Amino acid sequence: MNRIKDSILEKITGSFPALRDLASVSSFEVPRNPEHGDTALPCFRFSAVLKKPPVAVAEELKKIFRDDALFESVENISGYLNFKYSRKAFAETVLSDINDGSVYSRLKEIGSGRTMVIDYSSLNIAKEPHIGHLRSTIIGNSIYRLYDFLGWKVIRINHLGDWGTQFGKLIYAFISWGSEEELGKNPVRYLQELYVRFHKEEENDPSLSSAARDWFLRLENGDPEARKLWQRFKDYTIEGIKKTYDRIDVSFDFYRGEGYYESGSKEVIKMVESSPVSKISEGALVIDLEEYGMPPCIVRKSDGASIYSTRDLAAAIDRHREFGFDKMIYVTELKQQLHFSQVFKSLELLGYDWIKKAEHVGFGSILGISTRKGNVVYLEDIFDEAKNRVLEIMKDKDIEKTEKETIADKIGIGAVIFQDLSRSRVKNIEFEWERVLSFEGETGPYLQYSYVRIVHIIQKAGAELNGQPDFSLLSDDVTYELVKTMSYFESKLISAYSEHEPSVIASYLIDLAKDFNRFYRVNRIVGEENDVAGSRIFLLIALESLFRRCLQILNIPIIDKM
RNA sequence: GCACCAUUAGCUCAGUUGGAUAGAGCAACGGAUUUCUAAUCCGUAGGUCAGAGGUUCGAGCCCUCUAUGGUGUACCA
Repeated sequence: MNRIKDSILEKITGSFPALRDLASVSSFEVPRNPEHGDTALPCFRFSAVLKKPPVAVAEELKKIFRDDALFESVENISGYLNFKYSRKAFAETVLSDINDGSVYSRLKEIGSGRTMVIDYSSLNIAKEPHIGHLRSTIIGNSIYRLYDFLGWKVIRINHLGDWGTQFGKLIYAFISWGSEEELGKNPVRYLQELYVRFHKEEENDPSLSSAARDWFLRLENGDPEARKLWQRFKDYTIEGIKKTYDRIDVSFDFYRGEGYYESGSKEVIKMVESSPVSKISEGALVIDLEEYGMPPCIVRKSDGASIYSTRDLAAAIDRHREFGFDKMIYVTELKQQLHFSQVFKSLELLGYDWIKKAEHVGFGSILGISTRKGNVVYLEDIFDEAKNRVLEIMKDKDIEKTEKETIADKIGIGAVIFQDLSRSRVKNIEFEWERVLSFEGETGPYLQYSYVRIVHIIQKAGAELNGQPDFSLLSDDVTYELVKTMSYFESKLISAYSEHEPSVIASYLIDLAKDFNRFYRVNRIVGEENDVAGSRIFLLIALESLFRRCLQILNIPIIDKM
């Protein structure tokens, strides 16, 4: 709870103004050994300013808190100023802060209505989403929900890969080998097969590469046959991927493929041509970035066609013109880091100062799968398999059949999403079925299960509730640990937000769940005396509210039965 | 060649931005259920934080070098 730290700081800097610049909320740490207290202020760095050894500094500071009701004890242990909260006062402060909504209002003020544009998921047309696409979708959606929760106005854009040489490949492949009948059956999967076939044949016949480039050029020049096919491929794919998005409850404000920026790209090319920072190199129009240690940013290929950098330049300019954002985020694989550095630097050189508000949020790859080789694990297949495993576990549960199906689907999805979000963004992930399909220990279903328990207790005991909670009844060790963990909510969300790191929330949820399950084991509610039950319910209402919000931010489905 | 990222328990990972005795989950072994859901809880065991220097009161975290793995490096996205 930052509020408590703030009040400590206020008192300290009141007595020792010299420490004003040295001490902040982040100066505090949580002692590893609980006997050392609940929060601690290391005084080592203050000793130079106050010209005293750390132990003497801590001793001086300790005197300030002599009669403070907020603390049970304040002690100086070898240079650390250790605070032990009064459990009753602490529970009251933390739980009331949540239950009266104060903590949420404070968090809303962080964004205070500023505008953020986020580009994520960004699937390729004619490629069925596989496990590799889940990361951008889920990390991006989670960052969106976090910003939204913190009071930002967020605009979500799905920058579909619907333009480029790959489309030349597809058009060529469909005209050469395609069948209308096959296309009708399962369009997306069929297009993908054609794509894989193209790459295989290309290995033996390099002339296919130039044929594909040629088809793309025709597409870009408005060739009716190319356009017609392109539009059909695109419509089919969007229809298909929307089903997957619905299943995991992801949506966008705009689907804007690269094709959307076609005219913008032409304007960009014109503008770059007449800019002093561009030049013609090996037949291509480029912005030279050698000075910044990067290869040039290509704006127009030597065959006259645009390239992805062109489209990204156009998209950024267009988005700024339309939304006037305060922040723009791109969520893609880490691999594209260089590309975005080039695009950002180029825009800066072209005089677009606002590009400093843009940020590339990269994440590690999923290893062990490859589209070109065709050994792909499709997202829908993973969700289906997960659902089946869950149904097997649920076979003896007394739940009506269609409801059971729905719940199993949500549990499976929760498992898949959680295992993805629980690791730091930058780490590569080796795809392993056994990991994705595990439901015990630190997993999505564990969180869902814990949440179900919380909700059930509140429902069952709800009727017994009356009167004011007595916070002195919430001071046993297990309860106290839970309240302490709850008190970290605000700072955890802020650090997830400033690092664009959903995994911070994922591991926080695990902490909350563990502390709650321990609490659950020891402290009963249903059937207890009114004052005890009522006070514990007050705690659980706060917990449910934190828990639900964290699950929502991570896109883990919320269920009330399992 | 150059650049970026990673390296912590048998496996998969945390580590509150430089603080006190490095923590979880899985796997292994032992235990808990007439109870608000056992997809849970408790315990045992497991470590040269890749290696070597450096910075300072203090380093898993910062700096330098090395090793290993991954990725990128001009007309694919």
